[in-house]
Amino acid sequence: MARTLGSYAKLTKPKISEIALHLFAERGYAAVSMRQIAAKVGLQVGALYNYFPDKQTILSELLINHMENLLQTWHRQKLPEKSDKLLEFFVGFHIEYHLNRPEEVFIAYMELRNLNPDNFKKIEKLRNKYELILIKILSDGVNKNLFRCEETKIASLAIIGMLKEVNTWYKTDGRISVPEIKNIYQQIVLKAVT
Amino acid sequence: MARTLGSYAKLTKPKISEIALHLFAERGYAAVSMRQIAAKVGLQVGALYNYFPDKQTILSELLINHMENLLQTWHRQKLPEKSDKLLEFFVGFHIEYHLNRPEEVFIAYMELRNLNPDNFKKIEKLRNKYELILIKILSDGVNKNLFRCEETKIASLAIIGMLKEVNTWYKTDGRISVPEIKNIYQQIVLKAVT
DNA sequence: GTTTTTTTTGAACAATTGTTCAGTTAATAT
DNA sequence: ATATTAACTGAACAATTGTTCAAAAAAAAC
Repeated sequence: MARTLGSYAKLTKPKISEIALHLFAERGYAAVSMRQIAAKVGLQVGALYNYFPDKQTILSELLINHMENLLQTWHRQKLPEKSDKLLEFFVGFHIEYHLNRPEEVFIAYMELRNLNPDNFKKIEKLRNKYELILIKILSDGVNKNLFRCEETKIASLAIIGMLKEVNTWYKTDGRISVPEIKNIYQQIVLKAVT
Repeated sequence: MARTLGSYAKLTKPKISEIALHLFAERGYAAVSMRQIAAKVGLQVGALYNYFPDKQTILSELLINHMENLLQTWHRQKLPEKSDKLLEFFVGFHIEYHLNRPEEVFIAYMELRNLNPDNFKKIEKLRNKYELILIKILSDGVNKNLFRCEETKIASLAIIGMLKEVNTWYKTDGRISVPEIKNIYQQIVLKAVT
């Protein structure tokens, strides 16, 4: 043996992923060529194929990692017990997590259709897991007579839609700070379900 | 003169627009070729250039027409006077209008970045006009002490975000009817701002 | 220093891209 | 019927696409 097995992917692969993320977010998956990615990494095109079997895999790994990371991070949180506090916490968590990763969030929504059926299903499963977190929070709250909403499933979709919107208008130089945004949305959401 | 001037665009041009709309919505602007559009219309590629100077204009016309149509339709509505009824009406109008045009809505959101700066600005202006409608409804309601929300601008973005989400999950064969959806969202929105 | 393995290059591939345009077809007006 | 013009074809264009691969370079192991 000459080189430590597996060492080759240590640095270059993450760099490719990172640059691909920026480019995909900026111009869209279909509009970015393998040569453009390679050029920004500082490689020739061919070298990319040592790390990814094809273009689509670059995208699918980005999306899958993003969703898995989101779920993992949530499950590492210390959660409040009372339903209203928990819902408030979820809203804050979602906004903060997503505002910190605008590019991942953007392509996770925009480039889904460029996944092959297998990868698409993987992402769908992960999404459902995340949605279920909110649905459970809502239905628990309804059972405890803390919340009042007829369709927890739809309410959860409405809430997630509302939260997602933040990423489309928030700019780091905006006049409103992240804590303020969290506050406003926590109020709106709580009022909406009580 | 032989042919009625201007008559050539009567049938073919709308057909091109319609088919381009379907394809853009299905696969994304960058992933659809002029040849694919031409084939579905039943033409050779070259013929498309009798109706559109370039590919991008097909897209920009779709987006601009969509927004102008939305605004026109709104202004033709008979509006209730009381703020809460008006907000309710807006929510219902938005949901119905957008659910009836899923493809326009989809590309209006997805393909903005493929517009050149000029066309982009046009769309932005039209969007702001639409947002202002909701902002005005909210701030009027606040002034009359019917609504209570601190940031009408953000609240309007939150509401529009919430409403937009409907298009991403609604399927015509779903178990919930459009009137029911309107009802649920009208309740949620009203509760959120009172 | 030599060998072995990892990593990259550089060129090639067939296919596809948006766009142009001279020439052909077809419809209308006279 | 004929002239006029609208509408379309078909081929060509240079550029770019994702992917492959033998050969070269670079790095690590001995």
